[in-house]
Amino acid sequence: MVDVKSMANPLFLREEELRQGIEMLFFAYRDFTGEPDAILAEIDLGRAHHRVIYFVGRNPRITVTDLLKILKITKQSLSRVLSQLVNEGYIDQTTDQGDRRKKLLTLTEKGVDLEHRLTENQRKRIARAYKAAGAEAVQGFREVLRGIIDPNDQERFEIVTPTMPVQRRGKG
Amino acid sequence: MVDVKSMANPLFLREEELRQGIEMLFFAYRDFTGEPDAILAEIDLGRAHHRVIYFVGRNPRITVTDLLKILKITKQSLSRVLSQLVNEGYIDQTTDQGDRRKKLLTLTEKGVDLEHRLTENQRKRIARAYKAAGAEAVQGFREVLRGIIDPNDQERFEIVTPTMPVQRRGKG
DNA sequence: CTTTTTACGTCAACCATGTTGACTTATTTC
DNA sequence: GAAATAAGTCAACATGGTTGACGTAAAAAG
Repeated sequence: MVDVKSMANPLFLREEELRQGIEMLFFAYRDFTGEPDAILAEIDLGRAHHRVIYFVGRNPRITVTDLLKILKITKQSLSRVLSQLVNEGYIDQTTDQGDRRKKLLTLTEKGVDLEHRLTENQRKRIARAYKAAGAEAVQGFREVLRGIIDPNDQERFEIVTPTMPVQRRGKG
Repeated sequence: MVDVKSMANPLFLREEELRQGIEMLFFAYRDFTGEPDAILAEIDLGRAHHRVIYFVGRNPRITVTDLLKILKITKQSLSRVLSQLVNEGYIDQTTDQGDRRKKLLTLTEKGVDLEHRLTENQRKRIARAYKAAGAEAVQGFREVLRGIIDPNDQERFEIVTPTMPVQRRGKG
Protein backbone atom coordinates (compact mmCIF):
# COMPACT_ATOMS: atom_id res chain seq x y z
CA MET A 1 0.00 0.00 0.00
CA VAL A 2 2.39 2.63 -1.14
CA ASP A 3 0.01 4.98 -2.91
CA VAL A 4 -3.56 4.85 -1.70
CA LYS A 5 -4.86 7.28 -4.28
CA SER A 6 -3.54 5.44 -7.29
CA MET A 7 -4.89 2.19 -5.86
CA ALA A 8 -8.31 3.76 -5.69
CA ASN A 9 -8.07 5.12 -9.23
CA PRO A 10 -6.86 2.81 -11.94
CA LEU A 11 -6.59 5.64 -14.47
CA PHE A 12 -3.99 7.43 -12.36
CA LEU A 13 -6.07 10.56 -12.16
CA ARG A 14 -4.07 11.80 -9.28
CA GLU A 15 -3.65 15.45 -8.62
CA GLU A 16 0.00 15.21 -9.56
CA GLU A 17 -0.66 13.72 -12.95
CA LEU A 18 -3.33 16.28 -13.77
CA ARG A 19 -1.02 19.10 -12.76
CA GLN A 20 1.72 17.72 -14.94
CA GLY A 21 -0.75 17.76 -17.78
CA ILE A 22 -1.48 21.42 -17.14
CA GLU A 23 2.18 22.25 -17.03
CA MET A 24 3.16 20.29 -20.09
CA LEU A 25 0.56 22.17 -22.07
CA PHE A 26 1.97 25.44 -20.80
CA PHE A 27 5.57 24.58 -21.60
CA ALA A 28 4.77 22.99 -24.94
CA TYR A 29 2.75 25.94 -26.08
CA ARG A 30 5.29 28.42 -24.80
CA ASP A 31 8.12 26.74 -26.70
CA PHE A 32 6.00 25.94 -29.69
CA THR A 33 5.02 29.52 -30.33
CA GLY A 34 8.37 30.93 -29.36
CA GLU A 35 10.35 30.22 -32.50
CA PRO A 36 8.31 31.76 -35.30
CA ASP A 37 8.26 35.06 -33.46
CA ALA A 38 11.83 35.82 -34.49
CA ILE A 39 10.94 35.56 -38.18
CA LEU A 40 7.84 37.64 -37.66
CA ALA A 41 9.70 40.37 -35.84
CA GLU A 42 12.02 40.84 -38.83
CA ILE A 43 9.14 41.75 -41.09
CA ASP A 44 7.25 43.74 -38.47
CA LEU A 45 4.50 41.25 -37.93
CA GLY A 46 3.34 39.50 -34.78
CA ARG A 47 1.89 36.27 -33.55
CA ALA A 48 -1.60 37.42 -34.42
CA HIS A 49 -0.60 37.69 -38.07
CA HIS A 50 0.82 34.22 -37.93
CA ARG A 51 -2.46 32.77 -36.72
CA VAL A 52 -4.40 34.50 -39.48
CA ILE A 53 -1.97 33.40 -42.17
CA TYR A 54 -1.99 29.89 -40.84
CA PHE A 55 -5.73 29.41 -40.81
CA VAL A 56 -6.31 31.17 -44.11
CA GLY A 57 -3.70 28.86 -45.57
CA ARG A 58 -5.44 25.87 -44.11
CA ASN A 59 -8.88 27.02 -45.19
CA PRO A 60 -8.62 28.70 -48.57
CA ARG A 61 -11.63 30.91 -49.41
CA ILE A 62 -12.61 31.10 -45.76
CA THR A 63 -14.96 33.93 -44.81
CA VAL A 64 -14.16 36.53 -42.19
CA THR A 65 -16.91 35.24 -39.92
CA ASP A 66 -15.63 31.69 -40.07
CA LEU A 67 -12.12 32.88 -39.35
CA LEU A 68 -13.41 34.75 -36.32
CA LYS A 69 -15.04 31.57 -35.06
CA ILE A 70 -11.72 29.78 -35.19
CA LEU A 71 -9.70 32.53 -33.56
CA LYS A 72 -12.38 33.51 -31.06
CA ILE A 73 -11.42 37.16 -31.10
CA THR A 74 -13.44 40.24 -32.02
CA LYS A 75 -13.72 41.45 -35.59
CA GLN A 76 -12.11 44.74 -34.59
CA SER A 77 -9.10 42.87 -33.40
CA LEU A 78 -8.96 40.71 -36.48
CA SER A 79 -9.47 43.72 -38.73
CA ARG A 80 -6.25 45.28 -37.55
CA VAL A 81 -4.05 42.38 -38.57
CA LEU A 82 -6.08 41.24 -41.54
CA SER A 83 -6.10 44.58 -43.32
CA GLN A 84 -2.38 44.78 -42.78
CA LEU A 85 -1.89 41.38 -44.37
CA VAL A 86 -4.09 42.33 -47.32
CA ASN A 87 -2.30 45.65 -47.79
CA GLU A 88 1.07 44.01 -47.74
CA GLY A 89 0.03 41.39 -50.25
CA TYR A 90 -0.04 38.26 -48.14
CA ILE A 91 -3.78 37.68 -48.48
CA ASP A 92 -6.25 38.15 -51.31
CA GLN A 93 -9.88 39.10 -50.76
CA THR A 94 -12.50 38.13 -53.33
CA THR A 95 -16.26 38.50 -53.17
CA ASP A 96 -18.26 35.31 -52.92
CA GLN A 97 -20.38 35.23 -56.08
CA GLY A 98 -23.02 33.12 -54.41
CA ASP A 99 -23.44 35.51 -51.49
CA ARG A 100 -21.95 38.85 -52.33
CA ARG A 101 -21.85 39.96 -48.71
CA LYS A 102 -19.09 37.49 -48.01
CA LYS A 103 -15.45 38.06 -48.68
CA LEU A 104 -13.33 35.03 -49.28
CA LEU A 105 -9.78 35.04 -47.99
CA THR A 106 -6.94 33.23 -49.70
CA LEU A 107 -3.17 33.33 -49.33
CA THR A 108 -1.21 34.90 -52.15
CA GLU A 109 1.98 33.25 -53.28
CA LYS A 110 3.82 35.60 -50.97
CA GLY A 111 1.47 34.52 -48.19
CA VAL A 112 2.09 30.86 -48.86
CA ASP A 113 5.83 31.45 -48.75
CA LEU A 114 5.63 33.17 -45.41
CA GLU A 115 3.32 30.53 -44.03
CA HIS A 116 5.83 27.86 -44.89
CA ARG A 117 8.71 29.73 -43.34
CA LEU A 118 6.73 30.27 -40.18
CA THR A 119 5.42 26.77 -39.65
CA GLU A 120 8.58 25.03 -40.75
CA ASN A 121 9.95 25.17 -37.23
CA GLN A 122 6.73 23.98 -35.73
CA ARG A 123 6.37 21.11 -38.15
CA LYS A 124 9.91 20.02 -37.44
CA ARG A 125 9.32 20.21 -33.72
CA ILE A 126 6.20 18.09 -33.94
CA ALA A 127 7.84 15.66 -36.32
CA ARG A 128 10.75 15.21 -33.96
CA ALA A 129 8.45 14.57 -31.03
CA TYR A 130 6.31 12.15 -33.04
CA LYS A 131 9.32 10.24 -34.25
CA ALA A 132 10.81 9.97 -30.79
CA ALA A 133 7.59 8.81 -29.20
CA GLY A 134 6.42 6.40 -31.86
CA ALA A 135 3.21 5.90 -33.79
CA GLU A 136 1.25 4.49 -30.92
CA ALA A 137 2.09 7.39 -28.64
CA VAL A 138 1.06 9.78 -31.39
CA GLN A 139 -2.33 8.15 -31.48
CA GLY A 140 -2.69 8.65 -27.73
CA PHE A 141 -1.48 12.20 -28.01
CA ARG A 142 -4.16 12.95 -30.56
CA GLU A 143 -6.92 11.32 -28.56
CA VAL A 144 -6.15 13.17 -25.36
CA LEU A 145 -5.54 16.51 -27.02
CA ARG A 146 -8.79 16.15 -28.89
CA GLY A 147 -10.58 15.53 -25.62
CA ILE A 148 -9.21 18.73 -24.19
CA ILE A 149 -10.61 20.79 -27.05
CA ASP A 150 -14.14 22.18 -26.75
CA PRO A 151 -16.69 19.79 -28.29
CA ASN A 152 -17.48 22.35 -30.98
CA ASP A 153 -14.07 22.06 -32.53
CA GLN A 154 -13.37 18.42 -31.79
CA GLU A 155 -14.97 17.43 -35.09
CA ARG A 156 -12.02 18.99 -36.85
CA PHE A 157 -9.93 16.09 -35.61
CA GLU A 158 -11.67 12.85 -36.25
CA ILE A 159 -9.77 9.96 -34.83
CA VAL A 160 -7.92 8.53 -37.79
CA THR A 161 -7.59 4.78 -37.85
CA PRO A 162 -3.96 4.05 -38.66
CA THR A 163 -3.06 2.64 -42.06
CA MET A 164 -1.68 -0.47 -40.43
CA PRO A 165 -4.24 -1.55 -37.82
CA VAL A 166 -2.88 -1.22 -34.30
CA GLN A 167 -4.15 -3.43 -31.56
CA ARG A 168 -5.43 -1.38 -28.68
CA ARG A 169 -5.52 -2.53 -25.10
CA GLY A 170 -8.28 -1.63 -22.65
CA LYS A 171 -11.69 -0.62 -23.98
CA GLY A 172 -11.07 -1.22 -27.66
CA MET B 1 -1.35 2.53 -53.72
CA VAL B 2 -3.72 5.04 -52.30
CA ASP B 3 -1.31 7.21 -50.36
CA VAL B 4 2.23 7.25 -51.57
CA LYS B 5 3.51 9.45 -48.79
CA SER B 6 2.24 7.29 -45.95
CA MET B 7 3.68 4.24 -47.69
CA ALA B 8 7.06 5.86 -47.76
CA ASN B 9 6.86 6.89 -44.12
CA PRO B 10 5.74 4.31 -41.61
CA LEU B 11 5.38 6.88 -38.85
CA PHE B 12 2.70 8.78 -40.77
CA LEU B 13 4.71 11.96 -40.75
CA ARG B 14 2.65 13.38 -43.48
CA GLU B 15 2.13 17.08 -43.81
CA GLU B 16 -1.51 16.67 -42.88
CA GLU B 17 -0.79 14.90 -39.64
CA LEU B 18 1.79 17.45 -38.61
CA ARG B 19 -0.58 20.28 -39.34
CA GLN B 20 -3.26 18.64 -37.30
CA GLY B 21 -0.80 18.50 -34.45
CA ILE B 22 -0.15 22.22 -34.78
CA GLU B 23 -3.84 22.97 -34.81
CA MET B 24 -4.76 20.71 -31.94
CA LEU B 25 -2.22 22.47 -29.81
CA PHE B 26 -3.70 25.80 -30.77
CA PHE B 27 -7.29 24.79 -30.06
CA ALA B 28 -6.45 22.91 -26.88
CA TYR B 29 -4.52 25.82 -25.48
CA ARG B 30 -7.14 28.33 -26.55
CA ASP B 31 -9.91 26.41 -24.80
CA PHE B 32 -7.75 25.40 -21.89
CA THR B 33 -6.89 28.95 -20.95
CA GLY B 34 -10.28 30.33 -21.83
CA GLU B 35 -12.23 29.31 -18.75
CA PRO B 36 -10.14 30.64 -15.86
CA ASP B 37 -10.16 34.07 -17.49
CA ALA B 38 -13.77 34.66 -16.46
CA ILE B 39 -12.93 34.11 -12.80
CA LEU B 40 -9.87 36.30 -13.08
CA ALA B 41 -11.79 39.12 -14.72
CA GLU B 42 -14.17 39.29 -11.74
CA ILE B 43 -11.32 40.08 -9.37
CA ASP B 44 -9.47 42.32 -11.80
CA LEU B 45 -6.63 39.95 -12.50
CA GLY B 46 -5.40 38.49 -15.77
CA ARG B 47 -3.84 35.42 -17.22
CA ALA B 48 -0.39 36.59 -16.24
CA HIS B 49 -1.44 36.55 -12.59
CA HIS B 50 -2.77 33.06 -13.03
CA ARG B 51 0.56 31.81 -14.31
CA VAL B 52 2.42 33.34 -11.40
CA ILE B 53 -0.02 31.97 -8.85
CA TYR B 54 0.12 28.58 -10.46
CA PHE B 55 3.87 28.21 -10.48
CA VAL B 56 4.38 29.69 -7.04
CA GLY B 57 1.80 27.21 -5.80
CA ARG B 58 3.65 24.40 -7.50
CA ASN B 59 7.05 25.54 -6.27
CA PRO B 60 6.70 26.93 -2.77
CA ARG B 61 9.63 29.12 -1.72
CA ILE B 62 10.64 29.66 -5.32
CA THR B 63 12.94 32.61 -6.00
CA VAL B 64 12.10 35.39 -8.42
CA THR B 65 14.92 34.36 -10.73
CA ASP B 66 13.70 30.79 -10.90
CA LEU B 67 10.18 31.95 -11.56
CA LEU B 68 11.47 34.08 -14.41
CA LYS B 69 13.17 31.07 -15.92
CA ILE B 70 9.91 29.19 -15.98
CA LEU B 71 7.83 32.00 -17.38
CA LYS B 72 10.48 33.26 -19.79
CA ILE B 73 9.44 36.87 -19.43
CA THR B 74 11.40 39.91 -18.23
CA LYS B 75 11.60 40.79 -14.59
CA GLN B 76 9.93 44.12 -15.30
CA SER B 77 6.97 42.30 -16.72
CA LEU B 78 6.84 39.89 -13.81
CA SER B 79 7.26 42.70 -11.32
CA ARG B 80 4.02 44.29 -12.37
CA VAL B 81 1.87 41.26 -11.66
CA LEU B 82 3.90 39.92 -8.77
CA SER B 83 3.82 43.11 -6.74
CA GLN B 84 0.10 43.26 -7.32
CA LEU B 85 -0.32 39.73 -6.01
CA VAL B 86 1.82 40.50 -2.97
CA ASN B 87 -0.06 43.72 -2.25
CA GLU B 88 -3.41 42.00 -2.47
CA GLY B 89 -2.33 39.22 -0.17
CA TYR B 90 -2.13 36.26 -2.53
CA ILE B 91 1.60 35.76 -2.19
CA ASP B 92 4.03 36.05 0.71
CA GLN B 93 7.64 37.12 0.29
CA THR B 94 10.24 36.00 2.79
CA THR B 95 13.98 36.46 2.74
CA ASP B 96 16.06 33.37 2.25
CA GLN B 97 18.13 33.05 5.43
CA GLY B 98 20.87 31.19 3.62
CA ASP B 99 21.28 33.86 0.95
CA ARG B 100 19.67 37.05 2.04
CA ARG B 101 19.59 38.48 -1.47
CA LYS B 102 16.95 35.99 -2.43
CA LYS B 103 13.27 36.41 -1.79
CA LEU B 104 11.22 33.28 -1.48
CA LEU B 105 7.69 33.33 -2.80
CA THR B 106 4.87 31.31 -1.29
CA LEU B 107 1.12 31.35 -1.70
CA THR B 108 -0.89 32.63 1.22
CA GLU B 109 -4.07 30.82 2.19
CA LYS B 110 -5.95 33.31 0.04
CA GLY B 111 -3.55 32.51 -2.78
CA VAL B 112 -4.07 28.79 -2.42
CA ASP B 113 -7.83 29.28 -2.52
CA LEU B 114 -7.63 31.28 -5.71
CA GLU B 115 -5.23 28.82 -7.27
CA HIS B 116 -7.67 26.02 -6.65
CA ARG B 117 -10.59 27.93 -8.05
CA LEU B 118 -8.60 28.76 -11.16
CA THR B 119 -7.19 25.36 -11.93
CA GLU B 120 -10.31 23.44 -11.00
CA ASN B 121 -11.68 23.86 -14.50
CA GLN B 122 -8.42 22.89 -16.08
CA ARG B 123 -7.98 19.82 -13.91
CA LYS B 124 -11.50 18.71 -14.73
CA ARG B 125 -10.91 19.25 -18.42
CA ILE B 126 -7.73 17.20 -18.36
CA ALA B 127 -9.30 14.51 -16.20
CA ARG B 128 -12.21 14.21 -18.61
CA ALA B 129 -9.89 13.89 -21.58
CA TYR B 130 -7.67 11.36 -19.79
CA LYS B 131 -10.62 9.26 -18.74
CA ALA B 132 -12.12 9.27 -22.22
CA ALA B 133 -8.86 8.35 -23.90
CA GLY B 134 -7.61 5.74 -21.44
CA ALA B 135 -4.40 5.17 -19.56
CA GLU B 136 -2.40 4.07 -22.55
CA ALA B 137 -3.33 7.13 -24.57
CA VAL B 138 -2.36 9.30 -21.62
CA GLN B 139 1.07 7.76 -21.68
CA GLY B 140 1.41 8.60 -25.37
CA PHE B 141 0.10 12.08 -24.79
CA ARG B 142 2.76 12.67 -22.18
CA GLU B 143 5.57 11.31 -24.29
CA VAL B 144 4.76 13.41 -27.33
CA LEU B 145 4.04 16.57 -25.37
CA ARG B 146 7.30 16.14 -23.55
CA GLY B 147 9.10 15.85 -26.85
CA ILE B 148 7.64 19.14 -27.98
CA ILE B 149 8.99 20.96 -24.95
CA ASP B 150 12.49 22.47 -25.13
CA PRO B 151 15.10 20.02 -23.78
CA ASN B 152 15.81 22.34 -20.88
CA ASP B 153 12.41 21.83 -19.37
CA GLN B 154 11.82 18.26 -20.43
CA GLU B 155 13.43 17.03 -17.24
CA ARG B 156 10.46 18.33 -15.34
CA PHE B 157 8.44 15.52 -16.85
CA GLU B 158 10.29 12.30 -16.48
CA ILE B 159 8.47 9.46 -18.11
CA VAL B 160 6.67 7.78 -15.24
CA THR B 161 6.43 4.05 -15.45
CA PRO B 162 2.83 3.24 -14.64
CA THR B 163 1.96 1.57 -11.35
CA MET B 164 0.78 -1.47 -13.22
CA PRO B 165 3.46 -2.23 -15.82
CA VAL B 166 2.21 -1.69 -19.36
CA GLN B 167 3.81 -3.56 -22.20
CA ARG B 168 5.02 -1.20 -24.87
CA ARG B 169 5.35 -2.05 -28.49
CA GLY B 170 8.17 -0.82 -30.74
CA LYS B 171 11.40 0.33 -29.22
CA GLY B 172 10.73 -0.59 -25.59
C1' DC C 1 -41.78 45.74 -51.23
C1' DT C 2 -40.54 46.77 -46.82
C1' DT C 3 -38.25 45.12 -42.81
C1' DT C 4 -34.93 42.57 -40.61
C1' DT C 5 -30.86 40.07 -40.43
C1' DT C 6 -26.27 39.05 -41.83
C1' DA C 7 -21.48 40.09 -43.29
C1' DC C 8 -18.18 43.25 -43.13
C1' DG C 9 -15.84 47.51 -42.00
C1' DT C 10 -14.37 51.50 -39.18
C1' DC C 11 -13.37 55.00 -35.53
C1' DA C 12 -12.20 55.62 -30.85
C1' DA C 13 -10.86 54.67 -26.25
C1' DC C 14 -9.03 51.57 -23.24
C1' DC C 15 -6.54 47.57 -20.98
C1' DA C 16 -3.28 43.67 -20.27
C1' DT C 17 1.02 42.15 -20.93
C1' DG C 18 4.97 41.87 -23.22
C1' DT C 19 9.52 44.57 -24.64
C1' DT C 20 14.15 47.55 -24.11
C1' DG C 21 17.14 50.51 -21.54
C1' DA C 22 19.01 52.72 -17.65
C1' DC C 23 19.89 52.83 -12.92
C1' DT C 24 19.79 51.49 -7.68
C1' DT C 25 20.36 48.67 -3.50
C1' DA C 26 21.72 44.69 -0.88
C1' DT C 27 24.32 40.80 -0.47
C1' DT C 28 27.49 37.32 -1.65
C1' DT C 29 31.55 35.66 -3.90
C1' DC C 30 36.15 36.05 -5.65
C1' DG D 1 38.03 45.74 -2.12
C1' DA D 2 36.02 44.45 -6.58
C1' DA D 3 32.89 41.89 -9.14
C1' DA D 4 28.90 39.29 -9.62
C1' DT D 5 24.26 38.13 -8.32
C1' DA D 6 19.31 38.90 -6.79
C1' DA D 7 15.94 41.95 -6.77
C1' DG D 8 13.54 46.29 -7.64
C1' DT D 9 12.21 50.64 -10.12
C1' DC D 10 11.17 54.27 -13.60
C1' DA D 11 10.09 55.25 -18.24
C1' DA D 12 8.71 54.66 -22.93
C1' DC D 13 6.84 51.77 -26.17
C1' DA D 14 4.53 47.70 -29.03
C1' DT D 15 1.21 44.17 -29.58
C1' DG D 16 -3.03 42.42 -29.44
C1' DG D 17 -6.93 41.94 -27.00
C1' DT D 18 -11.56 44.48 -25.32
C1' DT D 19 -16.18 47.42 -25.54
C1' DG D 20 -19.21 50.60 -27.80
C1' DA D 21 -21.13 53.04 -31.52
C1' DC D 22 -22.06 53.52 -36.12
C1' DG D 23 -22.32 52.64 -41.41
C1' DT D 24 -23.08 50.06 -45.72
C1' DA D 25 -24.28 46.48 -48.77
C1' DA D 26 -26.61 42.29 -49.63
C1' DA D 27 -29.66 38.60 -48.51
C1' DA D 28 -33.57 36.64 -46.16
C1' DA D 29 -38.04 37.06 -44.11
C1' DG D 30 -42.47 39.14 -43.67
